[in-house]
Parts: sequence; structure tokens; C-alpha cells
Amino acid sequence: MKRFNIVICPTRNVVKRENEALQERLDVGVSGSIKLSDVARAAGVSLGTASNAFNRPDLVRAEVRELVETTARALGYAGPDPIGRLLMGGKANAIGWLPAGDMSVGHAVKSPYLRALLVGVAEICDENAASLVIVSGSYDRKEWAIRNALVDGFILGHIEEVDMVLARQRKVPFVVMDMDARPDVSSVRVDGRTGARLAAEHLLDLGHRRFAIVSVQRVPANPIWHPAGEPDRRLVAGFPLDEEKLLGYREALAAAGIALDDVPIVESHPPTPWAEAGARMLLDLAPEATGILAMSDKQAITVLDEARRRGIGVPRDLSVIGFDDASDAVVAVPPLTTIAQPTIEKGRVAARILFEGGPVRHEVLPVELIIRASTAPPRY
Amino acid sequence: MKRFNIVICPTRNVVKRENEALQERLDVGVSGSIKLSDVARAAGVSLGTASNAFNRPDLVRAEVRELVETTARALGYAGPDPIGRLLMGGKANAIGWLPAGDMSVGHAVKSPYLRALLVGVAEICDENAASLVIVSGSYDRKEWAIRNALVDGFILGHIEEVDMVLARQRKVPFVVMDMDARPDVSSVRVDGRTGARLAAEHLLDLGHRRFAIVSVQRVPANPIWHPAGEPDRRLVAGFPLDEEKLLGYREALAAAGIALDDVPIVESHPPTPWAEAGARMLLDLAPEATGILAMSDKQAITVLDEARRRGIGVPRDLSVIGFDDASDAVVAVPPLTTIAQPTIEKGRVAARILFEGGPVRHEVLPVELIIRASTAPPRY
DNA sequence: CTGATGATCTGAAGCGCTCCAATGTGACAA
DNA sequence: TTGTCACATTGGAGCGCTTCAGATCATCAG
Repeated sequence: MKRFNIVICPTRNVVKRENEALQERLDVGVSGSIKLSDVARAAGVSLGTASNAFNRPDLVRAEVRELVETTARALGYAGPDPIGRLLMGGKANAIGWLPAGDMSVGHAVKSPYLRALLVGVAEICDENAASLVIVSGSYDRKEWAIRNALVDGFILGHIEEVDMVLARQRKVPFVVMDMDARPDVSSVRVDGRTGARLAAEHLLDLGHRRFAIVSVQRVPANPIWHPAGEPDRRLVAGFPLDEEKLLGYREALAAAGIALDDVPIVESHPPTPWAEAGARMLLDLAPEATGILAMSDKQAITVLDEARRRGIGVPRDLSVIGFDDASDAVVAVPPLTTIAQPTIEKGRVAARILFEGGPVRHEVLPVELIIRASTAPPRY
Repeated sequence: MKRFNIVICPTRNVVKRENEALQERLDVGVSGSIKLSDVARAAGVSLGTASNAFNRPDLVRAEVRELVETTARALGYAGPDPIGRLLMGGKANAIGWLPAGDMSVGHAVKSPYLRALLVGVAEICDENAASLVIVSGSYDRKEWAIRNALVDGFILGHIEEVDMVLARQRKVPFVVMDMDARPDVSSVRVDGRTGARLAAEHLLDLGHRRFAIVSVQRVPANPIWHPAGEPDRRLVAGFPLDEEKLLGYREALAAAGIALDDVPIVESHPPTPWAEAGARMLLDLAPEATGILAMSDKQAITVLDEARRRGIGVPRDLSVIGFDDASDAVVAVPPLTTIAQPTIEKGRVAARILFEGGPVRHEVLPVELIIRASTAPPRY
């Protein structure tokens, strides 16, 4: 029967205290929001118990729990503030995604390739009931973003070494995409070299011998032209994955007796205005090429469009092959021959690495040649 | 000259202390991460000064600031922890987006309509250098999500009243989409009623008199058939905006002497499997209809596909009109006649309301009839 | 009747940071 | 010399919560 007393006392208390608290709040107007300690006081229990009532209900007697809940409701308390919770080592319940280079949030949503990646990541987020943060990461804010984004882990588009150092300091797990990461950093990439080799071999098999390459430029800027035979040419490719692609092209071309240095290259930034300038430059300066090797579908399709504008028939006069097999490749005019990479799966794998924790992993995903209608034997 | 002393002392201090601190850290292995107070101690300055060195550098003498920075670097300090910062009323620098109903993160990225919305929101996020959180909000987690997402504001897809109460408790600004919000909650919507009226009028003008409506079902479930003349029919539409559409249809039809109650309605959930079942149900049960009024492009296109499968010619045998003008409307076969809504702009407006703060706003955006090839006069 | 055992609760110590009132200092004017 | 200022820095009080080592008390075996 004493039990009973113990229960009844706080209950009586609460009615009284609740009223007091309510009164207080009315007096002060709709004052600063109530916190857990207010609820605890009003309910006549300790802060710890109130906390437990919300987070570890099994540790609290049913009556007391209910009492706390009632009080909370009466006070208009919205439950423990996520920020306070976080401080004691709680999880943000979200992972962050930082697209490569200077890509904005907007671009991340618009680009078919990045979007596909996002779809994969989002799927795994759903499985884990976590939110997805598209981190605003244009160059000038990237450092701030990496340091301050409220996430439990990061997926980083291929980034600079310096950003990787930052990310490591952040002490949250992260995985990088599309680069040969250091051994102590998880990574997910596709076999860009093989893909590029397949692309070049496809055109070679069709009989092409005069090529031009559309390479990726890392930053938004005017396209750069690298003529055939350019002295001291290095790997002119924006991101690590693009360097790999260049190696793949070189490998295949070399097997056919063609030196990479004898192939003109245009470097352009894939988003629209730059890619278009690149396409114009390409068709202006390499009119003799019959086979165009593009490092992304976006760039390949831009070449397709520019060729159409000029009355150059594809694939009659010009063959174009892309890379990615993003969603727009199949609806391009003509449908784009390309190297498919499992982009959605790439997103999934990266996200899984984050959620599963575990040791460092390095995943390399396969690529595949998809022959559509933008490539054909050259006319002689 | 005393000035000089003051400067030099901490500097000497720091070298010594830095070593001590380093030693400590080595002793403990790579122990728990260093915090601002460690840096302050090691640099021989107060915690407050160390904080200022990072956040309000102008308040700290250059030498001291540099000293703090050096020490921080030496200790491997990654800068003030965002969580601690948050606690004192800092901003998360992110806004959250919670798609409607039971939509998952994945669906939010896949659906052309939601994606367009996302593009608009993302654009404004970029302008404000903020991140975008796609909040995981399937029904069972929605409450948790609203309470705990680490954001400075919310964009809520049309939600239940109860969620709005939660959102208000959260004490962060939020705006709801596509519903007649309460006067104290900002909202952005399109003029669904006018849009629907335009759609019905278009078909009426073409000469159609026998209609069927594809309405939106709020939750994933088998489609529901509402035959013509169903007794006690109410507004059978999933979300508030869909109710408006129904009113618009009713208005236009009534003007032509057709009672809404005499039009069969199928209610289906727009994502794929349900929409397909709805399309089949529609063509099975309303074979006499020559004009289909669909509340979303997704559903309209699904009808298009099912009709093709059955050998029903569109627009020869059947006219179909959608709503949204999402990106897939124009590439549908045949290209879909639809009511365009400024979806991207809708996203922009919602995001701007959040970032600009200011008083409650209620924005209504216009719609427009886009005639393509899925509608034509009926055959007699 | 005693000590041991569980089941509940309490109280206080953080978590890492920001903010602010108070302090100290040199420069400058009176 | 003294008073006044502006600037640089300090110390400590929070921010809202979780966690954990006790404290309490009814219960039960011995």
C-alpha cells in the first residue's frame, strides 16, 4: 500500500506544479521554450528520470512515465531537443553527400549522372531510415561544409587531397567516389580504364583511325584545346577517374599503333555552357576526326547536338561514344553508344559502406559497352 | 615594450605546452579528440579567446590568433565542433524537405515532379550556401523526423494536421506545399482548381462528353473504383490540392450540364505499380469514356501506356490530359496534353520564404494549359 | 531479524561551445 | 598626474541533454 502512496504523491504534485508552470508561462507570455528540466520540475521527478521516460521507458515505472508524458503534453514540450541529444554523442541520423568539384546542390539534382548516384544513395538511406543531406559544396564553402555539416558520415565526390584531410579530421566515416583512394580511406569507383579501352576498341573495330577526345575539365572555365602532337602533353583530365579513362584510351589506341599524343584533346567542364563551347571547339579544330571519344555522356550528347546543328551526320559522318550511360543517353538523337557504369549501384555501395561501418573497403564496379546508334564504320 | 613581453610569454608557453599536450596524446594513444579547451590550454590563452580566434578573429590580436591557429594545427584540432556551436543557438545551415505522404527519400529523387520541386529548392539553397536535407519521412518515421532533423527550417509536402502541430512545436520556420494552410502557416500552392477547370474545358471544347477521372490516392494501396452515380460520393481525392482539382473538374463539367457524380472516378496512388493497376481498372470499367482527366502526369502517362498495350489509339479513340507538365510529359508517346504548373518556381518560392524569414506568406502560382498530342476531338 | 537483491530514482558531472560582464592595459587628453 | 577610452583578454555561466555512480526502499531467502 505504500507503493500506492509513492505513486499518488508525485501525481498530486504534478497537478499543482503543472498549474504553476502553466501560470508562469502565461505570465511571461509565450516565453522561451520549455526544456526537459522544466518538465521534470513540473512533474516532480528528477531530470534523469524525465530523460529516461522519453528515451529508455523500460527503466521507468509506467505510472511515472505516464506522468511525465502528461506533464510534457500539458506544457507543450515537444520532446528532447535533438541538439542536446547530439552533444552526448548522439547520431544525426543523416549522411551527407558532397558532389565532386564545384558542383552545386542544384547541379547535383539536375545532372542525370549525379542524380542516378543520388537515387542509389537515397535507397540505402531509406533502408536505414536516415536522411540525406546534399551538402552545399561549391569551392569556397567546401571546407566549411566538411567541417560543419551535421551528418554521421560523408560520401565525397572525387576530391582534393586537402579535403580528405579535413574529412579525416572531422572524425566521421567517409567514403570517396571515383578515385584511387589512399589505403586507409574507403572508396567506390568504376573501372574507368577498362571502360575507356572498350570505347576506343569499339571505334577501332568499326574501322576508325582518326580520333579526337573530349576530356573533363575540373573547374568551370573556357575549354582548352590540346592539338595533336602538343609538346610535353601530360594527362589532361580533370578528375582521377578521367585520368584513368585517358590511360584506357591510350592503351587501346597504342595497340592499333596510334599514339595518344597524336590525338587532339579538348578539355571542357561538363555543365551546359562550357560543354557547348567545348563541342564547338572540337568540331572547329578537329574536322578530320571520324571518331569522338567523350568522357561523359553529357559531353557526347553536346557534340551530337552541335553536329546536328552543323549538318554533320551521326553516325554517317561522325561516330561519337560517351561514358556513363546516364538516363539521357538512350533518348539522345541518335541514341548514344556509350560505356555503361552501374551508377545507381555505385551510390548504393557507397552508402552501404557508411551505414555498415566495418573496415576500410575499396570497391571497383564493372563497366559495359552499350552499342546504340551514334557509332558506325567511317565513310572513306 | 611590455606589449612585447605579453606576446612573447604565451608564445614560449605554447611551445612547452604544445609538447606536453602532444606527449599526453601520444601516451594515451590517439585518445579522445581534442577540443577547443585543449587548444586554449596548450596555447596558454583562455577558452573565450580561443573561441574568438576562430569565430570572431577581429576581436583577437593577430599574434594571438596565429598562436591559437598554430597550436590547433599542431594538435590536429579540426576547428570548433558544429554541435557545440549549435547548442548556443547556432544555425544548422540547412533546410529540410519532407515530401508528401509516404514518399521515401528514393521516391523524392526519382519522381519527375518531386525532382523538379527539388531543383527549385536546391537553387535557392545554393544562393544561400545552405545544404538541403531530404528528410526521411515515411509514415512511421515522420514524427521522429520532424522532431529531430537538424535543420533551420522545413518545407513540408502536404501533410496531416497532426504533423503541422509537430512542426510548430519544433519552433523552426516551415512552409507547407499545395495545401490551403492555416492562416498562421506559410504556404505555396498552385491554382489547382483553375488548372483542372482548364483541363476539363479543353476536352469539352474538343467535343468530349463521356469522361472518366483518375484521382490521387493518398497511400499505397489498391486502386478504388467509384462508378458513375455512386451514392453519397464525396470528394474522392488524396491531398488537398487534389480536392481542389476535383472541384475544378466539377465546375467545368457542370457548365456543360454534366454532373460530377455521373463521372466514374478511379483513385490510385501515383507511384508505378499502383498507377498501373489504376489504369487497367479505368480501361476495364469505363470503356465508354472518350476523355480521361488525370490528376497527375504520371497517372496520365500510365493510362497512355496501358491504352497502347490494348491497341486503343490515343488520341484517335481516347483523349488523355494530365496535370503537372513534369519532364516526362513531353517525351510521352504521344506527347501529353497537360496542365503545366511552375514546379521549379514553386520550389524556389518555398525555399525563399524560409530563407527570407519575414511574415507568414501564402503564395498561389498560376497554371497553364499545354496542348500536345494526347487530346483530339472524339470519334463519333 | 538480517543482509542481499532488484527495481527505481536522484544528483551531478559532463558533452564542446558561445557569449558576456568584468578586468586589465596602454594611449591619450586634460 | 589623473581620468577616460578603447581594446584585448579572462572566467565562468549557460545551452539542453545523457549518463552513471550512488541512494532508497520493498522484497525475499536464510
